Amino acid sequence: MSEHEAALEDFLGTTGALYDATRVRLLKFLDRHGPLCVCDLQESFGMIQSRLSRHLKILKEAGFLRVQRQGRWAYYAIRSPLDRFRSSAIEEIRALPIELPPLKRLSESCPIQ
Amino acid sequence: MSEHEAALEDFLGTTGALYDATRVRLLKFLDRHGPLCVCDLQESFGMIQSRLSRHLKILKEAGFLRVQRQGRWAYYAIRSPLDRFRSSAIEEIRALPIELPPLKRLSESCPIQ
DNA sequence: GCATTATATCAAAATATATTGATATATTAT
DNA sequence: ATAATATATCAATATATTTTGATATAATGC
Repeated sequence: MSEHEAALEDFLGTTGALYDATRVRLLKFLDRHGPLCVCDLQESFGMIQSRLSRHLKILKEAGFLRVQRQGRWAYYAIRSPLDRFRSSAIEEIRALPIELPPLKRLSESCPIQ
Repeated sequence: MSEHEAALEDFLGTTGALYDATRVRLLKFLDRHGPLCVCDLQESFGMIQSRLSRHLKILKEAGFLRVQRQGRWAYYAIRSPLDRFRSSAIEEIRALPIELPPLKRLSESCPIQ
């Protein structure tokens, strides 16, 4: 892949990650509640695990999330610092008046945060 | 549609507009060359007219472009001012090392710009 | 090792988006 | 009014993405 194509692919990876209602909700939720594992999100959103895992992977590969493995749990959180474009996207999402489900934590006594 | 849904739809309209290689190229081209009519873009990109018209409509409805009718021509240009999120997207696109076709102007002696 | 829990990946079906060619609308010039 | 040019929209097809259920990998506790 040429440098040109790679840069465009990368940009489309970022915008594509933002072009999905489920992923926008997940970003807003993680921005609000900090590091959460897949099972917490699964329980909070009432979504099946494979669907969640896939969306989290897309957000991670687009540079929005970091993952921190802690034993059998994988904790996802908004990456920091973010570049100007990504951080303005997060700000935009933070300002959106979207209803989010209440947080249900399954990974009790979370060792992170 | 509720206020919540409308705000999310609007955000997805913006990110969806950015999630397409053709539209990214068009934005970069318009950012570089200023107001151009559909026939100029058609000639420069070698694209059929209906395809161009559709992409320009999507970009316009996403808030990136303004249209100025001048007789039989419709001149499209990057809207100004843009909010923080959209302007950071344009900056990001401006910095992308994408090859663009040379400008071929059909609307000779353009009355705008 | 074996069972349990957490997460990731795969393949098929469902859904959404892009492209094309044809047609409609709108403006200018004669 | 008619012809010519510019742009917009429509309907069908092609292409891409999302969702689901099933299966694979990986870590913990017995």
